[in-house]
Amino acid sequence: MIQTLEDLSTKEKIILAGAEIIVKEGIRKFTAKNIGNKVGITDAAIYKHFTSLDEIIVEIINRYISRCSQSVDRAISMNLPTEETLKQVMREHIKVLEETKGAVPILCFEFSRSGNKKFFDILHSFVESYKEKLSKILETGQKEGIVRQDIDPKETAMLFVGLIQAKVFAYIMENREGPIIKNPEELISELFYGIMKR
Amino acid sequence: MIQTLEDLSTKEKIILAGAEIIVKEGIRKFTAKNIGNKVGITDAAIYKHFTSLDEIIVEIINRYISRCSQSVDRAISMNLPTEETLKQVMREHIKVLEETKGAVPILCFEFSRSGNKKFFDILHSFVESYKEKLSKILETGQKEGIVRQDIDPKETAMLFVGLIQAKVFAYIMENREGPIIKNPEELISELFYGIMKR
DNA sequence: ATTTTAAGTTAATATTTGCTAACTGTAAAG
DNA sequence: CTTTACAGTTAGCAAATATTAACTTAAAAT
Repeated sequence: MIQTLEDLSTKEKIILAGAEIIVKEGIRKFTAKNIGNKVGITDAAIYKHFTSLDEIIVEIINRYISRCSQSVDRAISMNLPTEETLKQVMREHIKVLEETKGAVPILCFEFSRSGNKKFFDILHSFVESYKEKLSKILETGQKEGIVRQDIDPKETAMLFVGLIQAKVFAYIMENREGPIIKNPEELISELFYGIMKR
Repeated sequence: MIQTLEDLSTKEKIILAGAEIIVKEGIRKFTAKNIGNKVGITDAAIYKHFTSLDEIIVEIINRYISRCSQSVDRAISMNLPTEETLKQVMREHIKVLEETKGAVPILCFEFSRSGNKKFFDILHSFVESYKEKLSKILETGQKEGIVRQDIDPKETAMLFVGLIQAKVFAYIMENREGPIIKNPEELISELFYGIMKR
């Protein structure tokens, strides 16, 4: 049973427990029994809240993805200079990542290959819209002459999500606790100015 | 049945079929039946070559990971100037990635969370040794004054693997065919010099 | 006060899974 | 020519899985 979530509705608990299982233990452990155990109910009780396990997954994906999308919109709506907007997108993104404990990239990775068209479509359209928004900002930066002309805005947009993903990967592989990204500003600086001395 | 692998031994076919399933369809589809179907034998016949399905996974991980480690050693043994060595590591890594069709990062990601200690240990020690080797090169670069002093070599070493991983993610999410990394030198340039104009 | 509904239970279903056992054919070894 | 080992088969098992059905109970609605 998740202690911190005592007063939430069962449906909410199922979603959170399911996400935690996927993130920490992998898809193979995402079973009705395991979810039920974590929530403190039987496997059968889950079907009082969802018609199938797939429905839980769709809910989890939508949940986390909408937070992720919102973070880009929030950064844009702040009306900062282009360079600051780009940095703010990264900051917002890092914030969502920490709040969701690295679920977004893991979910994307896990379900993009699951063969389930519904999962893939949700994830695909999220990534496309994200890429669209971010590459527009990058293009503006190129017009303003602050972003390198020789980079592909769409490829670079994917680098933003990718870098985040890379950090989750390191976090898991190093079996760490605590924040996924120890030093957000260092990561942002590496992305913006590279690892070589200027 | 994998057409291009007709003349390989059954054991070899099983390993390749297994890897392909994990990469393209995810762990959930990694079953004796599915592997057998792909190879053209029954599920039971697999056990004439491996004692368990886990044994296949260990074999797959070792296979791909050793190629990955070798790529770093190869770059180091070329005795290039530091900056070129770093770039060469990335180039070698990209080469392995394309050859193995993105299997390495997917395997790392998939099995680092599988809860199986054996899988985790193999992956963990690979990542540690990789990080060790690469961060030493980065430290040399810092001493020579060509790499930024304010970056953490170990964190940055993980960025090298992570970036590769990120590209696999983009590849999957965009449902692309052909090479995973369209423009290796652009990626290397972004990592080394950042996305901002100098 | 009674009925209805929500949310849980246990029990049971069909399917799938990993794996074993017993059998078969073939090809090399003796 | 016989034997043995290999690589496959089919059949089957026990456990796990997703899901459903039938039942219980407590609270909300009437």
